[in-house]
Amino acid sequence: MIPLEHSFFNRPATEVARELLGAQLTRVLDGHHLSGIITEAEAYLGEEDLGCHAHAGKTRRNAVMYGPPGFAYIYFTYGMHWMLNAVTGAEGSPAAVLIRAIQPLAGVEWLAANRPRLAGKPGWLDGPAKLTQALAIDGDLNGFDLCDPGCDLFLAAGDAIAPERIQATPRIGLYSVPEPWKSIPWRFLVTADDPLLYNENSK
DNA sequence: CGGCCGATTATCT
DNA sequence: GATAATCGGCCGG
Repeated sequence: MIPLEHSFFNRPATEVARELLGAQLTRVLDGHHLSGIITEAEAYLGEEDLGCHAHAGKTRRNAVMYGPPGFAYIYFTYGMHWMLNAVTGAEGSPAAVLIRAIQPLAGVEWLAANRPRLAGKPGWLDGPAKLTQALAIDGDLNGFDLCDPGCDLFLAAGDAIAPERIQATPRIGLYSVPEPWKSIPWRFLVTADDPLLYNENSK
């Protein structure tokens, strides 16, 4: 297990999003390790990006994005869902990568216990709110250091995904975001025919 | 299958 | 007072 370094995140969000595919996300819960391999991620690139939460400047919610890279930006939306992001780029420049899907790697029985209805079905961890539910991630973890394996939430290196196994599409759910931001292909996911890191959303 | 729609509340204006 | 980086159930074909 090799934790990712803060320098890994101190790059453009698009680059980090691509390279986070294949990386290992681990949540320590009640002494158990719940882990998954990231198969989908989206990049949000600062105040210029009208799809990014930082587009209107710094607020209490997005403050972590303005901090140093490698930390967790976790926010609440649609009245019921928590979203997990990794802050990217230098301190003071707000950008992040939204983790959108994982394949189960360890502690599957605990992941399943958090998703009693969907556990085991195809795509049961393929969705940004699905994985936060399975990993029991909420606002209490906002601002945590994702590079510290002593944290209850951290990221570690995995097998690199070859470029030809990665597809890019527009980001999801940006209904009221103007063009071109709505259509820029800053969503990255492992292709559907990948035997190991299959992502239900890539069909 | 695919498309539509209601749920539910922290945060922002 | 309005909005939301979603999900899952329900409906029709």
